Amino acid sequence: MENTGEVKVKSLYKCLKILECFTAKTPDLGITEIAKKLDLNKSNVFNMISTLVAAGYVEKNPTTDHYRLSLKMLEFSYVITSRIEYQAIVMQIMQRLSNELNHAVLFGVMHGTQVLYLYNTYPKSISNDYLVRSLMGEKAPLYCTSLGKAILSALPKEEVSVHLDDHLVPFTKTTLTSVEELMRDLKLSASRGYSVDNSEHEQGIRCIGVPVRARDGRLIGGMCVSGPVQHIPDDDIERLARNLISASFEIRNRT
Amino acid sequence: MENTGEVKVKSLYKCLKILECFTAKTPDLGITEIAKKLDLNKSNVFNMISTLVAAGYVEKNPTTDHYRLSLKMLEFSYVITSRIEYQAIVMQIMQRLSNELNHAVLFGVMHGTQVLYLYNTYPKSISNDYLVRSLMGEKAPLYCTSLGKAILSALPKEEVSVHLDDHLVPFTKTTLTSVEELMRDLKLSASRGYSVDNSEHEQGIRCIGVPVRARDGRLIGGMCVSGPVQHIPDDDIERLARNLISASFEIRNRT
DNA sequence: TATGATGTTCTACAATACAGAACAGCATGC
DNA sequence: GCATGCTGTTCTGTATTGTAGAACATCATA
Repeated sequence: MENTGEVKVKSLYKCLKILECFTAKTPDLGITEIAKKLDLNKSNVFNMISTLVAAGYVEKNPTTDHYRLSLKMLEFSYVITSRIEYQAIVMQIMQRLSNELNHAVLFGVMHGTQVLYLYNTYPKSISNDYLVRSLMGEKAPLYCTSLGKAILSALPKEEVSVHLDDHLVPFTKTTLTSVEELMRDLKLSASRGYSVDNSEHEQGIRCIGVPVRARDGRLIGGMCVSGPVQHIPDDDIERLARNLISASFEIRNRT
Repeated sequence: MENTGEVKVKSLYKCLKILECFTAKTPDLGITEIAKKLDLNKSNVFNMISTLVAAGYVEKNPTTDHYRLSLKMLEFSYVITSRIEYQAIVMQIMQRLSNELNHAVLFGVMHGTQVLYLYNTYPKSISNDYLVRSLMGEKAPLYCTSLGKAILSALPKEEVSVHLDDHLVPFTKTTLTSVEELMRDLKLSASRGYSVDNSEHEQGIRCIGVPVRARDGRLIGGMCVSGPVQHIPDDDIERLARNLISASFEIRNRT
């Protein structure tokens, strides 16, 4: 007798859909805007938003006069991250790796067909090539990121397709858009122990990723170094990958 | 005609209260447990939780068979943090400060009577004195943290009381529990430009904090170094404070 | 086998969410 | 200056739907 997760309170479900309208690209929304997007009644949306404002999770942006998620929402983040296993070990090793390799390092987990980024670290001397920011909660497709491909390459072949979007949208010229290409790439990644994203998601950004496991062998996520192509030349990939692999191994040993 | 933020959808408000039951200290909850805590009907809570599960924001912890917030909730974090001003500048300077001073550095903002921590950085060589973790979304009272007191010390005197809890609960022996003591401390902090938390919140942890402003003079938060008392001896406070103050000044200049 | 926890299902009734209309405020246009 | 079209906001009657309570399932422990 397991909770199947049915939608039993429709108004609540609606409200969650309203909250999902707020994205990094569209963080400021008006009532009518939301109502149109979700095909809901204006007053319906207004009542929901008013309640969210009353509870402190949504606020009015005084400059645009639109609504946005407020900082209170971040309180949930800490509840979640504070219970994630191995956080201290992973972050410590990531920070060391950042400093040793002089690159940004990212850690993320599989989340449906996407990577959900959790932590990122920067090298001790941060150049202006990096936009320094927390990526916690950011998402990206599995199929076109080194982190995603590293995780996929560690899955049993029959499980991979479950985590692929129906259509492999090309973000750049080099995005792998056919399942055959991708599977070949995953096979290669699995055999050599690391994956490479050659500007497949963002033009000019190259990443090298590895799967991360716990001591018991369980896959707990993926880790990658990321940077502008000119800072990660072809002949450096092997070295970076070796460092990542040994860091991943160290995480495994210390969990 | 301003949205006053009335509770217009009671079921939604109830649900938010349910979500707030999940805390860092009690991240795993059962249906009955929540129902008791909020004095709600079991089936009522069940319906809410089921809906949250359906939407992906709550999941069952397979080991405890209780419910918990799921990683999907973190997606909101990125929506919020990606719109926070000056993130890149603040984090870059914090990371440098961490390395130079060899201490953890924290940044947070005022949030009612509490500090809401946003970013934290660690020194390049992380000793085992630190539990490395992201503090984003963590809260602490303003009155007994260096970060909080730094922010309070930068407020007009008449605004301070608005941001104080009714009762200044003592967390340790050194917690300032009278408003008079606190106001004296804030006056001192304002005059010298930095605040000190002498194990007032957590036993054995000492912090030194400064307010952080934008170019236009607007207070955007506070920043502190934090560490075990034995690593921050009395005769080092001045030096750390000077570095914090100049870092805060640099942030101001670069916004 | 009994007892007392838990989570889950079901149903009937009344509370309440919501659609639609109306209004307010503020632009823009002519 | 009046009209037009866009917002956000208020209000109300109705029927949708949230919810209480009872019943049941499951798993403990006594």
